[in-house]
Order: sequence, then C-alpha cells, then structure tokens
Amino acid sequence: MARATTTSDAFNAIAEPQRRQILDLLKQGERPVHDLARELGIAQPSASKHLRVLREVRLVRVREVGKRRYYGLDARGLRPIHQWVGGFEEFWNETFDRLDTYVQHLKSDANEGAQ
Amino acid sequence: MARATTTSDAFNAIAEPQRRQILDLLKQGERPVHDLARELGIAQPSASKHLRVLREVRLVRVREVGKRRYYGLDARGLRPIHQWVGGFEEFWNETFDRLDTYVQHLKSDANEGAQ
DNA sequence: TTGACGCATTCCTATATGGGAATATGATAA
DNA sequence: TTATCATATTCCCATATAGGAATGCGTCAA
Repeated sequence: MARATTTSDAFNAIAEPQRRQILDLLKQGERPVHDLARELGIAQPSASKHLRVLREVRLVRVREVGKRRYYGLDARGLRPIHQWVGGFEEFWNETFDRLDTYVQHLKSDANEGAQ
Repeated sequence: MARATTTSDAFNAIAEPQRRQILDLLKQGERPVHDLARELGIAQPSASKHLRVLREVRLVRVREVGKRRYYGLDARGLRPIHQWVGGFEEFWNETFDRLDTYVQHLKSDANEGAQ
C-alpha cells in the first residue's frame, strides 16, 4: 500500500510545511490566492493545489468575490490534533525523568554486576 | 517534487495512524516489537518499519535487553506540534462567530442590493 | 466583443511510501 | 555448534504526491 492521502485527514494535510504557512497567514484574515502565493514565494497553481487540500479536509473555507476567491481559516479541524498531541503533555516533561531513571537503572545494574 | 519524507519531521511521522497508535500504546510504558505488532494486528516487519520512522524523528527510544528491544516514548518532539496547533486555539472557537458574521454580511449585502 | 485577470485543473515526472514476502542479523538456549 | 527466537532489512509493487508548464474557465474592464 502507499502512503495515506494528504486529504485523508488534517494530520496528513498539515504535514506539508507550506500548508502550515498558509494556515499561519490566514490567522490575519481572509486572503485571495495570488496574495498567498506571493507571500509564500510559490507559483499560483501550487498555491491553488495546497488550498484544495486544505479545503478538502475543511481547514479553510472560500468566499467568492468577483474573480477573486478569498480563503479563510476554519480551525475547528485542528482541535482533534491538539487534543491528541495534548494527551502526551505529561510525558514530554516526564520523559527526561524517565531517561534519567533509566540511566540510573543502567548504572545500578552495572554496579551490581561489578559487585 | 514528491511529498516530504515521513522521517523529515514529527509532523510527517505522526501523519500515519498506526504510528499514532504505537505512541498511544507506549504511554503505558516500554514494549518490545512483537508486543506492539500483536497489539496493532500488523506484521512484525511493518511494526519495525514504523518504529524506525519514529526513531529517526526521535519520538521513541530503544532499550536493548537480550534479543528484545524495548521501545519507549520520547514525547519531547511532540511539543513543537502542540505549540503550533495551539496557536490556533483562539480561532477554532471564533470560527463559528466568523462564519456567522460572514453570513450576516451576505444577508445585509443582499438587503442593500434589494433596496 | 475582446483582452486581461484570477484561479482551477490537467498532464508530466521523480520520488517515497506501506505492506507482503523473504532474508539477514544477533542473541539465547540446548 | 546448532536450532530458535526477536528484530531489522531488503526487494517487490501500486499509489499519491509536489512542482512546473500549459491550458481551461469565469469575471471584469474597455
């Protein structure tokens, strides 16, 4: 099997750095495509493709005004990610302790072996 | 260009559901590979491959005991993700309001047009 | 109507994937 | 030493990229 689609969920969608940049930019408000493309220094078709992915996973919404399409943030899809990652909050502090404990285990094992 | 490597950063590494499951399981403590494989219902080589990815992005660490390799959580790499996603916290609540405001704009525009 | 603009889509290609199967590697037990 | 167990690695393949280039398409201005 191949890798999961970028549009399969928000996790995959935000794995791409440029798409994260787009979301960051949209914090300031809605923006048309060429604006985002220029800001990111990428070609317009690339921006459109990234935006399509973000649209399909519902992280952005579009408002059409004349020939422009204003993309805006819809951050609700990020909430599950925040929650999942947040489930490790107690661990990324504890990890150091664990590593220390582990190292101490090693040392005491070594000492016992030496005795 | 192709997609970014799964090992390019933690964002890409955790885009794969099974790797997230592995991390979830490791909250309970260290586990050998066959244990994880059985728990996830996948073949041992698959587990080893996923663990390799997680190792390369430093989300897990290994402790070798005899022929077993106990994989343990190193959640520190999840912190940047939590922070980045957390930067949208004010938006995933506000988004509803924005959408409402937007809809009202549309309505008022329509009314003005009708006048 | 025509041309220009803003954006989406399509075609193309190199690349990395995840899984299955087979095999290599290393450690332990007999 | 040899058989066995626990893991890692390799080879295979179908698949989905991301970007560049070209093009389609609707909208607006002249």
